[in-house]
Order: sequence, then structure tokens, then C-alpha cells
Amino acid sequence: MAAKQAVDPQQKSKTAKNITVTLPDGAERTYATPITGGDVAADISKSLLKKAFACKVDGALSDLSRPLEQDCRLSIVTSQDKAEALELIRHDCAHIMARAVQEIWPDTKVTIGPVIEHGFFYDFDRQEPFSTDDLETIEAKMREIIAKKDPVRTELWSRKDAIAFYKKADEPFKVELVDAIPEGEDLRMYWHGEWQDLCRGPHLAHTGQVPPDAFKLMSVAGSYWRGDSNNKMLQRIYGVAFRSKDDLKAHLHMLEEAAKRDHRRLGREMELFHIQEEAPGMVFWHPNGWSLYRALEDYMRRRLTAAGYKEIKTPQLVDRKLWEASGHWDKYRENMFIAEVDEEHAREKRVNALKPMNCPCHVQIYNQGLKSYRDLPLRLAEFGSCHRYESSGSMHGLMRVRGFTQDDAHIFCTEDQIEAETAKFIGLLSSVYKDMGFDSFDIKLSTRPEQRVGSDEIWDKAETALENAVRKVTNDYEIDPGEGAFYGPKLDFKLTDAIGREWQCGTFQADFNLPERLGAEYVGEDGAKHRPVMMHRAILGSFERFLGILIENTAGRFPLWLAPRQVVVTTIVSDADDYAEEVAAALTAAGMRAETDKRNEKINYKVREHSEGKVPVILAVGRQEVEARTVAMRRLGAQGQKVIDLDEAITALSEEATPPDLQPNT
RNA sequence: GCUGCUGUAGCUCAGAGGUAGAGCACUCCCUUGGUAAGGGAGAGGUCGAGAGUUCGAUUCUCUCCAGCAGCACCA
Repeated sequence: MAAKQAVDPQQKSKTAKNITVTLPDGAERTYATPITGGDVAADISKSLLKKAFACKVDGALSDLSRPLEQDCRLSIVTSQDKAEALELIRHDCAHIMARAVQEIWPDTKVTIGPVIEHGFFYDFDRQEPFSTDDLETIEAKMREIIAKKDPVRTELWSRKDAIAFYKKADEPFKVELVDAIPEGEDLRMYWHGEWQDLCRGPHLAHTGQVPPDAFKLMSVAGSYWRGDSNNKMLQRIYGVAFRSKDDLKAHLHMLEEAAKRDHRRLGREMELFHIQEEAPGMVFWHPNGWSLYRALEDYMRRRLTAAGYKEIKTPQLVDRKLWEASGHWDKYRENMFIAEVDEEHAREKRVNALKPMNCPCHVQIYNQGLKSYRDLPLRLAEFGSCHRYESSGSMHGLMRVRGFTQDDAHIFCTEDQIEAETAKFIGLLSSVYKDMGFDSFDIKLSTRPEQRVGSDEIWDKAETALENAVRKVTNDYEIDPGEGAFYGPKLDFKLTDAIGREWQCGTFQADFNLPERLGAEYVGEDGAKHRPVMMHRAILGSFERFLGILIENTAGRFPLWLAPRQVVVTTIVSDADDYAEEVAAALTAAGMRAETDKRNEKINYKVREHSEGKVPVILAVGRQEVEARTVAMRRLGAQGQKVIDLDEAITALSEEATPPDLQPNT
């Protein structure tokens, strides 16, 4: 390898001088340069050097082999430093994997390979696709490289030399990467064995520090070069890596547990919904799922009504003229389902579109009749069914579908009312999320993009209003500059589920565009006509997605008020059949969703089946219960059961099954 | 949409160039059993769709459809 033209100014420093190194315990040691972090580690103790992964110089992670240039605080990083060690192991894993791939298939071109949550990936360019079997071959080669304990070496290179080198090595993607680095900036090269890569580093001291039994290559997938779909598609290999075999095992176990709460799996097992080939991205809700859906919808309807919203319903199919007027035909047409009405039905052919959004229809209702400032804010809510042609690869169970229903509403208000409406909305949203079992959520404020409509003045006003309203609740929010829609700034609300994944659900968006395009007006105090601001907003986002999240977050163990089947009354002997019916009827009369199970099966069998079906309450009845007019109540997840009086059970259960917004104490 | 993989009974999956199998679920029979699988018997499949190769295709090839993992997209 032509690695001789090192230009590292640190390496070039000829004049030896003394520097003072302060260790974490406060001890100060003086060394003559040239000296490296590794040298200091060796000076402290041989065993420390052996364990040393890297070092921290004035708090910044660095290679042990890099020279220390001046007085500094130095700490040695070992596998005990969990976060740093993981980062290093994963990063080196990526490099070792790339080296393994190039050793097995030398014609493979390398690109980038960063650390990600739980592991790493590396993107390659190669004619042949990698197969699942290849992953094992690569893993075996990686273990060979690890066993070699090749020392990791680093040098600073000039941009020019790096380009020349990569051109010669026929690594076009690396040439492009280096090309993108600003002129005059030096860059860092790393080696282990003969293999070399452009990298910011830092890295481990040698390849043997990667635990050979704590990583696993997980999958192969496509990914666009530089994340741009106009570019070539590369092959990405994903891997996970940890500090120990046990950590890896724990992670694989966690993945299994996560798979068990996958809403697609639970949806089938609990008979909530299905999706089939003839209607991709459209949900068939089964009785259980629809019961859940309705419980949520009823709840939302009560909350919205209480918050001053008026519910409306608008058409599914609307003539293209409206979509042209709203701008959707121009900007959103490729996502719209079009339905044509042919001459058989109309003298003139008409082109309709299934609505992808409710907003234009809501403006139509607003526009009926003259509005006064006294009518504002006007909050129009709709459980609006929308259809969007989502690309085939983006669909995912309930989370991303083509037909869905939003808990949509539009607030028509004056500019001065934005802040108060925002604050009200955030209050409602956090209360709803809390009722659903989500105690915390993330807020993101997206501000004006380059391309936008509306004056700077109104953007200033709206951005300030949104931010002020957020601040009333929390100082913990993120700002995403330039990420607002062209028509106005927005707030996004993200929920974190039980296993740490984030989902965007709620949204609150100011719109300065649509009222203008569709001619919405109101008469102000001054008697003149004014343009209202329109706020698009949703709390759940879509019922489909929100229910998907709720299913995963609860692992199907819904709180009683949401559970599709709240109680199953199951018999122990057939002599109790009549009593079981009586119990179920009493529960139903008390407003609960109860069923009986009088099948000729043993109680063990029935308990197992209903527990797996995630029924929150099983009431078992046998001869004793008939006799005493009691029930043996078993709660999902609890061991054993409690025999209680029937009337008592009905009262307690129906209280518990009361939706949170109807609970007397709230 | 792109890359790769997958599609066999309701579910989970096995299988082979000569039209298919297991476990669970389902139906029936025996069993009336006290809190996470009692026993026996039976029924159930155009092997995702179409075309091609072949004497013969569910198996091999191609196209399409759908799903999965990612990427891109996500008003």
C-alpha cells in the first residue's frame, strides 16, 4: 500500500518537549514528546494497556496510537466504559466486516459503514447480491480477522493523496466521498492488516478487541448511495454487536419479545383485523378490532365535543375541480386514487378523486354562509376517511395504510387566536395520550422552509404563537428549522412505545394558504372582510396507526375499558350453564362486553385459551358459585383467583370499565 | 417505487420433476373435569396468479400480484 506520504503535523513535530498529562484521579504525569495515549497506558500498567480500547483526550474519544501534542486530561477507555466501548466495538465491526467482504469478493466496492443503534451497517457495491448464506461466510471471515489481532494504525492524509489513492484502487465511491471534503482539509486513514479505510475514527487498538461471539450479521437490504433515490442502489449488510455474548443473547431475546407484540401478529391472534391481496393497505376490521376502534372513537368524540369542536361529515368522492382549486391536483395527484364516471352515467365524463385529506371539504362547509369574527374560532371535526396511494414498499400493517381515518379537525381562527388555540390543543392532546397510557411524548416545532407562501410577518407571528404555547407546557421540545410545510409552521407530537420506538401521531399545523386558495373569509369587527387562518390538527393521527401503536404498547393487554372482550364467563360443569348465562346477561345489562364459554372442556383448557386471547377478566362458575351466587374472578396476568359476590363483581367491573373521561373522580 | 427474500391446510411450518405432509386449530364421539393444553376418530389444500420448458410442473425459467427486511417517500 502506498501509505508513505503521511502529512500528520503531529507526527512531523520534530522538537521534543515535555507535556503534562492529568489522569482521572487527578494525578499529573510529565512525558517527553512524542508520546501517545497508548504509551501513557503502558506507563501506568501493563494490564491496563492490555485492556485499553482507546483513550479520551480532554473528553474527546481518540486512538491510543495518536500522539499527544500538549498538556491534557487523559483517561484510558476499556471495555468497562460501556457507551464508549460499544461505539468502538461496533465501529470496528463495520470495518472488519468490510475487510472480510473485500477479502472474500475483491471486486466489491466499499462506501460507508457507520455505527447505529444496537450495531452497525456497511454499504457495498457489488454485481452479485449477497445471500443469507453469505452472511455466515462473512461472519466466519470476520472471526478470522479478529483472531489475527491486527493492530489498528492511523495517519492523516492530504485530500489530494487520498483521491489519487482511491482512484488507483478503483474505489469510485470513496473518491466521491473525499471529493466532498472541503479543499485543504486533511483526512484520516485507518489500517488493520492490509486493509485500509477512510474514517474519522477513533478505533480499537487491535482487531482482537472485538468479541468474536458478541456480534451477528442480521440482514441484507438495499439502500441508495447517499440516501438519494436517483442514485445507484447499494447493498447494505446490517449487524448487531455487543460487549459480550450474553448481551448479544439478551438482544436477540428482546427481538423475539418485540416480535410477539407486533400488531400484525396480535391482530391475527386476537382476531382484530386482517388485510388481504385484493385491497392492499386497506383494513378489514373484525368484530373484536371494531369494538376496540369504536371504544376509541366514542371516547374521542366525547373529548372533542367537550373541547368545543363541532363534528361534521364530508364526501369521500369529490370532483377534480375542488382538488384543482385546493392545489392537491398539482402537488399531490400521484398519491390520489382517481375514479372516473363514464358516459354511461353522465353526459359529460367526470373525474373524481377519493379524498386524500379532509381540509378542502371542511373549507366548503366553512364557506357556506357569511362568517363573522364572532363565529371564530370555529372548530370543525371529522372522523374523516381518507385514501392515499402510498408506494408499495412503504406499507406496514396498520402503521402505514392506503385507506385510513383521521381524527381530523380544522380550526378557523384569527391570527391573534393561534396561540390560545395551540395551548388548548396541546392540553387536550396530552390528556388524551395520558388516558391511553402514554405519559410522555416528544414535541417538534418545524419552522419556515425556503419555499413558502405568506408574508414573513405572519410566519413570525405564527411561529412565535406555536412556540409560546409549547413553552407553557414544557421547555423540552425540539426545533427543526426549515422543515415546516410551505403553507405554515407546524408542531409534531411523537409517542414512544413500550420498547422505545417513536411514532408520529399528533400534529398541529398552521395554514396560510388554503383559506386563500379556497376563498375563506370572515367579517371583522371593522366590518371589512378578512382571511382566517386555518389550523390542521390531529391527536391520534389516524385510528389505524394509533391502534397499531396501542396494540404494541399494551402487547394486546388493553385496559378494561378498551378490551374487545372484557369478560368471559366460563363454566366448570354444565350444571352451571344457566347461571353463566345469567351472569353474562347481568354484565351486559351493566354495559359491559361479556361472553359465556359453556364448551365441554376442562377449566384448565378454557383458562389457558382465554388468557392467551388476552381477555382481562375470566369469571369461572361451578356448582359452588351457583349455590352461593358468587363468581371466581381471575385477572389477566395474575396468579389464582378470588371468589366474590356476583353483585359486587358487577359493580366493581363496570366501574373499572368506565372510560377514563367518564370516571366520576376526573 | 428500488434492492434482496418469501408465498404449500385457518395458523406455524416440512417436502419433492411423477398432482402433498406434521403440530395446533376445526368437526364428531367419550369424558362433568375447580384455574394455562383429558382421550379417540374425522374432515380439510387448483401448493399466490399467468405464461414457458418438459411425456409430465406445485417443484425449473420468465412475467405479474401480495407480503417481509431495509432504502426512498410520508401535506
